[in-house]
Amino acid sequence: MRILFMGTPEFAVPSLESLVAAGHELCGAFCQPDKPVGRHQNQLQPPPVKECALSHHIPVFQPVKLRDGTALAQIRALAPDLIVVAAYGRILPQDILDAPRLGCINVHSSLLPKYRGAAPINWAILNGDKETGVTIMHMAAGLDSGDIISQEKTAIGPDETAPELTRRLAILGAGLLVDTVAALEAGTASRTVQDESQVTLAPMLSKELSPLDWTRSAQQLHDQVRGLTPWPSATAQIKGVRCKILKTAVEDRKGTPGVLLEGGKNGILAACGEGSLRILELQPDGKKPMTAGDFLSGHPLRTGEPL
RNA sequence: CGCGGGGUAGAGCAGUUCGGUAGCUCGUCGGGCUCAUAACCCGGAGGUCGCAGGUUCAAAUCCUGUCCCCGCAA
Repeated sequence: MRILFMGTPEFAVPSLESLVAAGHELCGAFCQPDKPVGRHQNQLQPPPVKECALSHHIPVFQPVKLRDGTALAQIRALAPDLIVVAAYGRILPQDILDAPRLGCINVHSSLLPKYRGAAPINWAILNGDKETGVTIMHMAAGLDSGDIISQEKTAIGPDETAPELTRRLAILGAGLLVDTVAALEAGTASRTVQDESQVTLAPMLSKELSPLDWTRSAQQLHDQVRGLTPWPSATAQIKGVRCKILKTAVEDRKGTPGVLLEGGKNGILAACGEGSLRILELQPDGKKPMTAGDFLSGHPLRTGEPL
């Protein structure tokens, strides 16, 4: 099948690779423009999908605007049978959705209708979900509202972080995508309307989600740490130093929320509203990531003191 | 030239204001105590203080330049 691919970050790469491997004709790849990166904004970084596409000699398009007609004209010139979208990061206007013969399908990293929106993987972890998955759907005008073609579930590991889960779902989604495209081609694909009563949203993350509140349960804080990795990260003040909290473990010792139960080589054990959280790795402001034990070497903390 | 923190022993930090013996916790090595230990006690090794110049009797510390790391912002 002649396919136009649209995607930007690492998550989309396995999907593109799989389509190529499955023998489809990739007539083009759309992705977001190269973004400035680095502390002084003087370097441009190409998105992962661009590099992948170029390595397969697929023409790359990085329009700044989708609604000024040039994108539509380019797409019509490419004449794809199908557009496959995976984390492109842009809303497609209706005229583009209508352009390909078979329409547009999207790889979404949640079990729709749960977690429509930009950060479904993070929110599944933040909410302590035990299971998530990927969905392939037809694209409609609304936000992730199109009819579902196929889904595949997977369990979320108790210590799995957002990037780890993202990697797994990317691969899961890529496999499901190839199967789904085959079904579409064969005319055997099903089509299920989303149950609007079950819709939940997964909005973009922000730094307001970062601070750890020690009155919450240790499990909730652990979920917060895993779900906000690597950005915006969970943060806490320890000895007056703002730290990103990178790796934690849940334990069941009790104490006044926010005080140190135990500190040493094995980390910083802090009492929570329910249970206790062992901080294993952290990153103080302006410093490199380090173990909690290393941090304590330079910032002595006494048992029973508040962090 | 977007804002800011930082480079001192293997790790994490103090010391820089006001120049004058290189310091703390941990690790490491040796010894001791102990049924035993990641515990405790004693002792030791380990650092051209990021780099290059300058000022000075004397520089981790003051001046100039330069490289590197990180947070914010994007």
